Amino acid sequence: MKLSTRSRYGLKAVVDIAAQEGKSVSIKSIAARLAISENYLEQLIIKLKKAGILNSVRGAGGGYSLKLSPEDITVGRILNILEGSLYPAKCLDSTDETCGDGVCSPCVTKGVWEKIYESVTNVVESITIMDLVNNHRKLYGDD
Amino acid sequence: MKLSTRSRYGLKAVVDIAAQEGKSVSIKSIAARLAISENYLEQLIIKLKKAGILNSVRGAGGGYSLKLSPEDITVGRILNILEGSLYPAKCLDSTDETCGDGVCSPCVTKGVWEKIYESVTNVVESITIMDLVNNHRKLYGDD
DNA sequence: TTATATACTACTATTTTAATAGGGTTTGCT
DNA sequence: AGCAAACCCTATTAAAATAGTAGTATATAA
Repeated sequence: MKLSTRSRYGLKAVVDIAAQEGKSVSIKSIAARLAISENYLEQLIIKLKKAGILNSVRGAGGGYSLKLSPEDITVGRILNILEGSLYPAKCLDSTDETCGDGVCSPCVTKGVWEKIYESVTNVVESITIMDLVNNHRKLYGDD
Repeated sequence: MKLSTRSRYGLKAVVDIAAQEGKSVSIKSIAARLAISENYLEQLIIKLKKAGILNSVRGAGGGYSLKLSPEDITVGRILNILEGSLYPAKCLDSTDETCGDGVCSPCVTKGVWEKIYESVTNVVESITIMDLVNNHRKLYGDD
């Protein structure tokens, strides 16, 4: 029941980019601030770009910036992109009452997984990148 | 952000045992009903026994039964035993505001992980094994 | 004393995650 | 023009966690 480093690194990277307000931010500089591998970070950033969260500018002086306003991007959206889905069990992919594996149907525990999913979704959809940027500013200053 | 099969199999096994109301239930019979490996299930059951959830009776005719009333065992307790912890990020182990890896401190995203943890905990602590047994009875009958 | 069933330990296979590596393309700048 | 910065893309490997297998020892009811 752990989030992957993809989610953890990726969300921090988005906040890092958002905190620069429109400036192009290079992978190199993000990786340095977060102390993680540039190559690995790049894979996450590219996913976010393909999902429509980030803009990119190629060439010298280029980098990434937010494609949307930080208040319009929820944490949930980022986590879904990087995590695949926030389902706590894969049986939630199927719409019926079974577990999808044909074993227990109907399934006694499926309701539990659904409630977990709903509550997690509720939390992460209620927090925006703007909230985290404000957080960031309080902690690290305004510039 | 997935629960392991340990949790999924284990919780179903506990409900299965609880549904027999005090009778000793063998691993073999549980494994057959859940269509999973006996040896693998045994490892989960033993964890639950060591954690004080189950009683065991050895020898012919033996098996496992609940050590506590089903209404006194929450789903959260079972998941914690089998999953290790329900923290969505390992940084929640540390009590301060850092991520524990010394990289980002204070950490901008830690609050998000805390809120996820709290909401998940809230859900799973509010559901008892009794609730799931009732569920089970409705679906499969009373005997 | 035999069949059943728990108790325990070690090992192996599979899958997922994390990380690395390297070549290609675009663009600003001198 | 040419170089360096930086995105773009894919393949491979390493590490860790998960899932599953195997086998032996011990207890007990019949």
